[in-house]
Amino acid sequence: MKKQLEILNFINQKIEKEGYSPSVREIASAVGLKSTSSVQHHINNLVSKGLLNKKPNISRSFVKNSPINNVKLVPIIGAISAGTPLMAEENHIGTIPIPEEKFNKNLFALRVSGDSMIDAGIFNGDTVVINKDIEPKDGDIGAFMVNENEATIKFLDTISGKKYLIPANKNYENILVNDFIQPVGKVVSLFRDI
Amino acid sequence: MKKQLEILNFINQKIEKEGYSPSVREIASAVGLKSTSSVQHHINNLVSKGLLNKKPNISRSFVKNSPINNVKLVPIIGAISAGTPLMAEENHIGTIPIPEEKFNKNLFALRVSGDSMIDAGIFNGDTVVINKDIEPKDGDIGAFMVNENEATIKFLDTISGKKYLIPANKNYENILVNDFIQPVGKVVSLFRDI
DNA sequence: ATTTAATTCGAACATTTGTTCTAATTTGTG
DNA sequence: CACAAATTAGAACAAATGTTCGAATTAAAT
Repeated sequence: MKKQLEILNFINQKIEKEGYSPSVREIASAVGLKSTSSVQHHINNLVSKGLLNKKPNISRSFVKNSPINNVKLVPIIGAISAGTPLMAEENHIGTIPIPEEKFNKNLFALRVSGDSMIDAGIFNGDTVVINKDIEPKDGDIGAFMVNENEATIKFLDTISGKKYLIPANKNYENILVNDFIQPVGKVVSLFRDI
Repeated sequence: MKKQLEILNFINQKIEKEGYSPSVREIASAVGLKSTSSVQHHINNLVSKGLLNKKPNISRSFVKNSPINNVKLVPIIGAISAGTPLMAEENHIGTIPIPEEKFNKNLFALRVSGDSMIDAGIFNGDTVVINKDIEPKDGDIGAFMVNENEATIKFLDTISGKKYLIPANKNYENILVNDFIQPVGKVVSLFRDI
């Protein structure tokens, strides 16, 4: 049972690292089995369990069985149950998917410059991800072209019947939305390196 | 010359779709060549040009020549040069890599609960990535176990010779570091869904 | 201890597969 | 057209590879 996991891990690791599948014999020597048929036995089990994907009679045809492809998953630790170590499985409330659907063609990212949104927790140097398909509504944080060459991140809201771009910083003034200000999209996500 | 591209495309397509490399003969029939040596000829050219990666004498060892694997790249728009459209190539100052080195085993993520760090732009519900290999130094934001079951994100600093966990919120008190408070790692990155 | 099941081994076999060589064919060029 | 270069074909070979079978060994259960 432990060998199966060992094999599964080696296969995924090999694909991850080298870019292609291992052969049965490479698996054997990697996990310390002297017979290819021993490996075959475990492979058959893994395949019938649905844990491994492989085409019969085709060499190096293992398919990486990651839940999502092209996405790296990092465990998220949430509420820590009493007495368990921090990294224990039970404390994993999920993963950071950087989900595939986030990275489609309607998104792009904007490096934030300036401190006009610090009260919203958006700092100079942060990177915000913008969905071009969502036009910011009142209360949303959006990206706007304020002139031909300059984009800005602001709250959008209506005050006395007029649309304003509203900074999250008392030192900045609201900006009345005129015809030259065009919405780019809604801010959906934020990244910061600390 | 056109056949080379055809072969290259088929290889990448096959890896993308099936999850593993094609064999030389599969390539031959896919691009309409009757001899494996014809394929071989083109493969050799592609490899020597650096357009294709393959291990000699190893079957199905073509490697998808994507710029970076397992990482989705989103363009980052920076300073927008005059007169160019927002998404123009020239305005891309980089990409959000979600770089591979970020996602190794010494990292994990923590869902932030509470508002003790709002002045540092870390909000309730944010997700911070922690590097377990970096012990937070004075001035760093770190994750700390304040008791057996509870982790917290705070600044670390020395005041009058004593170590404190310092919130970024006037409504919270500094916490004197005692033997029961253990550093977990340094906060290196932050994600927020908006 | 005895039996049963699970795991591993060793060997062998049939394909699959990468590679090489030479000849035929096509394409490009003057 | 004539010649050279590039491309393709065909065949053949050695190595790599997936698979199967029965026996041996180990682990688990009764």
